[in-house]
Amino acid sequence: MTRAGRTTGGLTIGELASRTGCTPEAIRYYEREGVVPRPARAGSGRYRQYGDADVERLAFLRRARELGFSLAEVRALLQFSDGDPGRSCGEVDALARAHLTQVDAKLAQLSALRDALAGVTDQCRGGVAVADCRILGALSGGAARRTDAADDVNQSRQR
Amino acid sequence: MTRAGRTTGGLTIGELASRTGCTPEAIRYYEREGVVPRPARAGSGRYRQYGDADVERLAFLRRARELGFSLAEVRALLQFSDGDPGRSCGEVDALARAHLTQVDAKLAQLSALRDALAGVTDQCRGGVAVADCRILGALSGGAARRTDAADDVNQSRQR
DNA sequence: GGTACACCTTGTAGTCACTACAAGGTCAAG
DNA sequence: CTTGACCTTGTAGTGACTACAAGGTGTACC
Repeated sequence: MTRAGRTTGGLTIGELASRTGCTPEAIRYYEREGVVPRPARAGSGRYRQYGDADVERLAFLRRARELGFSLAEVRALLQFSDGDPGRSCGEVDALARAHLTQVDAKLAQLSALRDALAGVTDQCRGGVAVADCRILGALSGGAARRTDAADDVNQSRQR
Repeated sequence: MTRAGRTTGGLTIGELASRTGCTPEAIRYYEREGVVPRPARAGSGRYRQYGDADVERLAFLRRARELGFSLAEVRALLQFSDGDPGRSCGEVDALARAHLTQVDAKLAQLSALRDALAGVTDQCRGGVAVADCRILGALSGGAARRTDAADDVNQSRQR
């Protein structure tokens, strides 16, 4: 058998990772955070052992994260689907709709930002001395309004 | 005299904060990071004492941050305008253009995200049982493609 | 002059969703 | 039995702050 058979039929964390597009570190992090359950450990050794349910749960988690849900929101979503399957999905709907509203707001801010930046770079033709640079000028002297709306759009440049 | 006169003509950190839309903690953080200079301390006491140049610098910083520049980029921008005012603004222009490219990419990703989310919430009419919820279903079974492009858009929900 | 109180000081820890690394253990193959 | 890929736990770092603790300072009012 190749790789996948190593631990009596289960997947190792690395195999799960490559099937779901996560890193093993991220999966262990999700486990610490209680978003995915602690798996059984393989027979003789101490390796984590995963099955198809874990692949599905992690794929769900990744997809929800790609849609911009926070880990806390994903946890909530997963609790809904873990719980009584007869319950109404109204809360799920509310969560998704609230999230859509946020995304729409952020989209508007980001597009305003784009226009401001484009306007600013258009003014600079590159050979000018710094003292006369329009970018620096636009940033220095622009309308100083500080809206709450402008608050949330910046944070998008990690990693 | 009211508040602003407390320290022989200068502003306290709190006054600077309210004039620029920052918190005093954030200003002290910028100082630690070397993005704004260490100010003089007021006469008898140890309070930080700010002037108009500080208000301007901080306003510049806030505006650049609102346009999505990282603190490191703002530092670079400020170094350009601190330095020889006869230098060409080509580097400033390059920085702003690179940033505009990033913003455009992010805008495209976010708008794709919006459409996906809207499609997903449209399918849920709210009264359905969780077992049949389309949102959960869409998240569980959707196309499992994992693009690098989808990677960067999530990070936008701190604070 | 005393005291109340708002604001300041430094320092440390927490946030979010990870990533990176160190030091060592385990597994299968050759 | 060795090689080497992968696993284990634990800790620290990222960015741009925020939150809090414990104490100091400045001013206004009585």
